[in-house]
Amino acid sequence: MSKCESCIVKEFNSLKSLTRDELMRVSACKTGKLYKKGQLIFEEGETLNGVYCVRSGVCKLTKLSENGKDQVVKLVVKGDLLGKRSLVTDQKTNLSAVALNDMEMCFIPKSEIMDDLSKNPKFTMDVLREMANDLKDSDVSLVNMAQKSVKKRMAEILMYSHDSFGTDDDGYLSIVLSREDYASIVGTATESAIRILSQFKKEGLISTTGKRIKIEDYNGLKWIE
Amino acid sequence: MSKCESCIVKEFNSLKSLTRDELMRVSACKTGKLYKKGQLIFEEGETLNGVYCVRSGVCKLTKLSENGKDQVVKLVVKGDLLGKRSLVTDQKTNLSAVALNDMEMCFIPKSEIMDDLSKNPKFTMDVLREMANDLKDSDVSLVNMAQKSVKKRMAEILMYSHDSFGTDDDGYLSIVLSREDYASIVGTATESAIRILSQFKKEGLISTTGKRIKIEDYNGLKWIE
DNA sequence: GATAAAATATGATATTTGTCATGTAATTAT
DNA sequence: ATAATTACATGACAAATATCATATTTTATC
Repeated sequence: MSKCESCIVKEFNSLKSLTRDELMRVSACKTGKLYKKGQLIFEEGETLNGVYCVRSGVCKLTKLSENGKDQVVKLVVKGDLLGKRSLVTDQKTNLSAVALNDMEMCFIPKSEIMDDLSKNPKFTMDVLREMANDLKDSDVSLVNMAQKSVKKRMAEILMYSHDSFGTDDDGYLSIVLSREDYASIVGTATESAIRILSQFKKEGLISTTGKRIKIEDYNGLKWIE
Repeated sequence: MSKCESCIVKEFNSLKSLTRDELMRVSACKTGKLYKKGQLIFEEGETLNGVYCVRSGVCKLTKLSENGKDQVVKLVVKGDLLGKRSLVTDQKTNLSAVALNDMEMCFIPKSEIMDDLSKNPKFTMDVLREMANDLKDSDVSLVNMAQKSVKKRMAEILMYSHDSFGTDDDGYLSIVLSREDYASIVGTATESAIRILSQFKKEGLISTTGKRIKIEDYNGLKWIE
């Protein structure tokens, strides 16, 4: 398994602020984990005792609503640290994590990294900064959810997927989500999500093959209200 | 002005983790600020160079949506630290803060507190913990916004106001908000907010005198779907 | 490859929410 | 005190979204 010291992925998160020595220690105690598409990584209410560093793949963080539906709160991607909250509190996790495609992650036990958190101010500040950014993103999501139409949110998640994860050789979005996932991200009924995607198709904004989606008119999506 | 060392308010936030010496230094450089109901504390896009410690009163944090409406993202109350993000990043603030009633706050310049953040791990961890909790709250808000009806969200904000800020001698909610504020918290049109409150009134769940609201049937509100 | 199961699609309809118009009550300014 | 402004209220209607029913297609399983 790759060593943290020489791992490129850490450059995307606060682990980059650890010293070489700290990284070597982390590297020695981390465990590599593979998750397959659809696999549960952890579930709301579990106790997490460490963080995951995402080497590849994408997962969704969901929260169960009182009405029984899962709501996607955030997508976690390559380079992200998953489970930061567990470092800071002993509370059970408030979210579930499910892999959206095959994932490689490194799991770093909390015990091993807590010392660094209190002794390496650069690292701490970096974690703080990450959380502050998460908080900012969260604010944006809330406003989107409260003020934008389902159609617009759907257009935006398509563009987001395109921008963040790109397309395969045929131009289809690399991340393949079920209609149910789209509904859960956008915060609507599955049928509504399906209907809107169908409509986008009719309007020539996207095309689909099975569940794979290709954006045909990115600019058109921008104009959706 | 009250000294931080002996100020009870700090017990509600991470300032409690500062040492006596640190607190005295903070106390020496802080400035007391008064804001009147409706007054702007800071605006989206401004640069904040410090944090506010709320001694009394409540303010709303809002974000301007693309459609031109303000969305309330969070209510900040006595004991909260306002502007934590400014400690961590140099970015401009992504939210506006407006007093909902008369407020007393202490402003602590960033420069004065940054040292503590890097040298007092207990303080840092506390700030981290606060942010983690903010993030958790934020997730809950997002799910509520995405999955609950406007009516339910309205019922919940009324109960929240009751539970967090209590009532005056006549049983009316202590925090008096305009219908527009309610709309902006709940994420709906002002007319819809008015309509729902009217309906609650007809159903005997609340009563109103001017803009003051009294909860008549707390349990009934709980059952709103 | 046939069959079962799950996901996608779509119609019909109900419900929720938004928008525009207009009126009334409450505040504020003069 | 009166006029002017702002907040609140409500009707009428339109638009967005949810729900239920039922095909159809895709995927998984043996």
